[in-house]
Amino acid sequence: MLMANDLPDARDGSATQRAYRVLRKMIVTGELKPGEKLKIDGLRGRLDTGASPIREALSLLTSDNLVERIDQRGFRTAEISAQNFDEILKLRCTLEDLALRESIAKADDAWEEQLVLAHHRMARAKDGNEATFEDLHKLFHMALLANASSPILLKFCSQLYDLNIRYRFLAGRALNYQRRDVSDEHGGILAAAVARDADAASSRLLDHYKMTGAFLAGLLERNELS
Amino acid sequence: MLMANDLPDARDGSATQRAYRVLRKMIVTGELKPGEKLKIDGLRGRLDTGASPIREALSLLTSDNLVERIDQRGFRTAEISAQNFDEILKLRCTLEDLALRESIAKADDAWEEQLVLAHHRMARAKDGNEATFEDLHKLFHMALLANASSPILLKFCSQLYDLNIRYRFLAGRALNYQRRDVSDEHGGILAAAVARDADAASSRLLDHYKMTGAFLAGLLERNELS
DNA sequence: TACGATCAAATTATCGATTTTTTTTGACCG
DNA sequence: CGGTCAAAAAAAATCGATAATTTGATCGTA
Repeated sequence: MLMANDLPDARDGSATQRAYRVLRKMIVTGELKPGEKLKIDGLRGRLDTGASPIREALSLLTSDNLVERIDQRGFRTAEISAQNFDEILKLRCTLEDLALRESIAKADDAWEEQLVLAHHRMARAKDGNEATFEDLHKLFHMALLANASSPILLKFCSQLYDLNIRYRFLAGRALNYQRRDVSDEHGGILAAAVARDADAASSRLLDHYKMTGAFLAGLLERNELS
Repeated sequence: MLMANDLPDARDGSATQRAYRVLRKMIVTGELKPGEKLKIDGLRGRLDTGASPIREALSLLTSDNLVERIDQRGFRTAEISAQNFDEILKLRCTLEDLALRESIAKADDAWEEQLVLAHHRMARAKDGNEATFEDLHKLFHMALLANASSPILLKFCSQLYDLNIRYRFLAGRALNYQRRDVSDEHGGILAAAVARDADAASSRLLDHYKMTGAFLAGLLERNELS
């Protein structure tokens, strides 16, 4: 069963959904800086909605650990720190290893096809639209894990992905993501997964994370983040 | 540093906080049944607040996986199933093992004292107030893990604890929790933790979970849940 | 100068009313 | 009968206004 690569449009869904998507992107991409106070009134202007949808969107973002809620004192974006990054990296390695192995253990044709497709879409988008590449990149990584019949685990992985990618955006130009041939790494992971080789897939995936992680951790230690 | 065992009072905090605590307890204890529709208006009467705090509380509960939000169609409590329970149990074993080992690895006097204290409070409450025992029980289990300097991991564990305990409440009288001497098991875990024996502590903790888990899983398979 | 109290401005939290969306009902037609 | 459609009812989402709370500035006092 082929599915549309449904990246939601900016006007889909309720006002809350829209606010949620926009705010999340703004936080993940660093448009809203770590620790920044999120004043409802200010955001109302930028997002062109009332206070209620914004409040609700911020509540939802709280659960993603992207926003912190301080009772009676409003909302602010989550702080960043070297420890926090380290924690995210470690947890990701543990949980994605778990999920990937289960996913491969239950491998079937449908999953494999979805995976190949996700990879193709990501590869194709690489040269083109910079913004959607990141979305497709996430879809590829989640497609790897998708066959693990463990919704809670997948949700955790998805959250950790977003928390991690935020650091990559914050590193911005400092992180020469293109220098390393990430494309090859993705290809290697895909190949191992399709070959049902859980050990190879897992070690390649984890190396993929640790490589970027080590670089980012270095930046963080030296406080070179914007 | 001794801390008060601060179980929040029913009138502490904002209306949202109150609604959040009350609703969570109602869901965890099964007063609100799995899959039940949560109509804002209906809850307004029961909780004696406006719609806004309730909406916001429900949004927060969504992130705890206790409430499901369906866009434009309101909220309902999370469904239960044998798979879901199985998933929770497995994830709990993995994550608490991780957290407990890190907690013990970094063991210090302050942590040890907090732990002993949490155990004592739980043990003392056992005969008395049934309602607060569960709260203290959770505090003890979280105290075991608390020394792992990994807030995200601890948050995951806390969430999974609540999801799990919900099943125990739903099993209600069917689960003869008192039959097994849980008190001994807690004592054993505490002793191993205080002795800094990570292997023993972890295996005792996981057995503690698996024991209850196996029984509950049996009930679920046979659909004997209320 | 440092400290604490007090008041005004800013901001958040909450409420009640309105708008939008979904669900239900019941009449009508094949 | 069974299914479709439209109107009515119910419920959710959103808005604008009000109440409660925090923050920041000012002033008097030791």
